[in-house]
Amino acid sequence: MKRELEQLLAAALTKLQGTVLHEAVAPALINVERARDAQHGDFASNIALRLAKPLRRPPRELAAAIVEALPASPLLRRAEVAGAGFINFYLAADAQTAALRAVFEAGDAYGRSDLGRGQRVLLEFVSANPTGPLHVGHGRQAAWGATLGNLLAATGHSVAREYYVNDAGRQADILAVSAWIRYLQRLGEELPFPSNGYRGGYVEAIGAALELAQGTQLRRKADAVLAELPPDAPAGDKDKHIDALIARMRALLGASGYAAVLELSLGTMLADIRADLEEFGVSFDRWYSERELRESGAIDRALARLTQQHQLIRRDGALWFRATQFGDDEDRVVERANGERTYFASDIAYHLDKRERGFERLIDVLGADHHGYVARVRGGLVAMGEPADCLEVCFIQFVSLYRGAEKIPMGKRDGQFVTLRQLREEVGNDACRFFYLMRSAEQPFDFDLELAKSRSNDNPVYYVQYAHARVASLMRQLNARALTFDPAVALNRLQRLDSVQEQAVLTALGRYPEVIEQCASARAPHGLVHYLRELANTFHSWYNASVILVDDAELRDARLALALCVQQVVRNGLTLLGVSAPDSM
RNA sequence: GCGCCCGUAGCUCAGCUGGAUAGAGCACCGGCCUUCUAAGCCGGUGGUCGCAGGUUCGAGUCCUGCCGGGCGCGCCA
Repeated sequence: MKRELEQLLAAALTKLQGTVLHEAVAPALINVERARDAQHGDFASNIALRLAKPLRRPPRELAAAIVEALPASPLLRRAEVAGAGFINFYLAADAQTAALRAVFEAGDAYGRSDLGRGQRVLLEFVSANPTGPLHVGHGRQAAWGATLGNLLAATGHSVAREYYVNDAGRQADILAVSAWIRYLQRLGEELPFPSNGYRGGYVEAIGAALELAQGTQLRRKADAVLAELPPDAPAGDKDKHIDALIARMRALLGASGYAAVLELSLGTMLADIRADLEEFGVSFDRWYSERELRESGAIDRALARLTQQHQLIRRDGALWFRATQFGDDEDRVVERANGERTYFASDIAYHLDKRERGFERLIDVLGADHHGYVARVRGGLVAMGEPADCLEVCFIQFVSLYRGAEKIPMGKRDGQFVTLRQLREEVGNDACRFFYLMRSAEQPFDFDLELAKSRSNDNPVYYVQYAHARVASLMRQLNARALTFDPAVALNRLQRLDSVQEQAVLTALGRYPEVIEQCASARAPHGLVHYLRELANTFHSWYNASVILVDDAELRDARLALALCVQQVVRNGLTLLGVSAPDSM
């Protein structure tokens, strides 16, 4: 509807060209918006206000000329000048009910568009290190990324969802050594746990699995493990200590023994993460292994490309990317003095690889603590000849858990954090996903467990789902009363929908495609949650104000058609959010 | 110290990329179930949009400077 009105407006402006207007108006200026206040009609445009200055004409006078020039349209009841120079549009009754026809026609596809024109988007999200289970912060990123992916797909983008697995490098080694120490402790070796190791209970579980798989084959004497290691914190340096411990483990177990521990540790964690996300309704097209990236030579190729562009320099024995040339605060190391590549080196190689696979737009969904990272990755892409604006980063602020007013402490190092799985088990997937998406991503989120669990009217999840269930219940009542409903017949009786509540529902239904486009392009899934609450609100108000299953068959048909459309749109919206739409509650 | 994000009703937050009289939920007060699910509806109380300037027909929204809160500034990942 919005589009159609913008076209009418454009036609009027073209008609005025040569008389009132000297030249064509830029299409970007031609804008029609939903009126915020019903007194201002259904849609409004501020075009005359925007043109007044360059044309040096009073806005109201321009607005009047534009209204005069508007072509006749069956959509439009009238258009009028208002306020400082706004043009208000009042839709014809047929245009209002057009939304219902569209919903019946499109069904599950109502709200979809080709806005994205098939643009290839690579959406990377979660990408948590497989060194522990997902926590509640990852859960927010998972819910947010999954819904953004749904929104982009619904608006005609070709979306690939990817999880980047950091299965190479030091963090993986630390996981392996942590598991091995737990394994040795199980077997009765007396040795301290490194202060920089992973302490969570899941590491002990891996230790136990290691014993099950390998028996005592990987057992080594505590003395041999600890001999001449640099001291751990607090007396010594915890980083030096654990690096030496990893080296010792490699020496004692040999390459194959070490690999066995590493594989089992990473495999266990990755399987846990995948299952967790799968149960949460979040799936990926590809799990991209950092190790495979390294072995494929992609990093060599990326570094070669940077060398070619003269963007790498050797300094203090290390190899640096000249990130400051591209707006970063400091230059960044890509290869350490000991010859090892940094995480950053594989990350720019990964992003280059995304581009080489043909993705026009790269969207990274990251935790807010990664914001310092953008400049160097974008810099890397630009240095390799890629356009700066192909990379888009969405930051998701942190999650705090509350039980009522009480904040739940979350320390990561001591393993005392609440996992996504625990959260899901406590409040359920539906409440989880809905709550995660209620707030904008830029807002730190306080997740109240009590509220999410409550089966009371305080809980906003039920409010939306209830609208869906109520319509299902109406249809059950219809059957129980041996009445019938035929959409083809009903669609000819829509003129009976004339109450203010019914008009409000019609308006809300017509808005849905605009909301989807807006939420997708603004990367703002929370807008969909807010819309669904509004739609549910207009429905519940109407439901309370009028009886739907009336004796008058024409009126009943019209009202049922409206109710079914609400149900369809609620279902479509909840599906994008990954929340179920129950038929009874 | 530098960089990113945030500051809107008692609380938690929206505010359609600069539009008309700033909205919702919770909380509080008062109403609505002999008919389709009361997990619902209707009405009311509640605001110096952190502060001070600036940009313009128009600023919660844009620019500058302060104040307050969160996060980040490794040859870690």
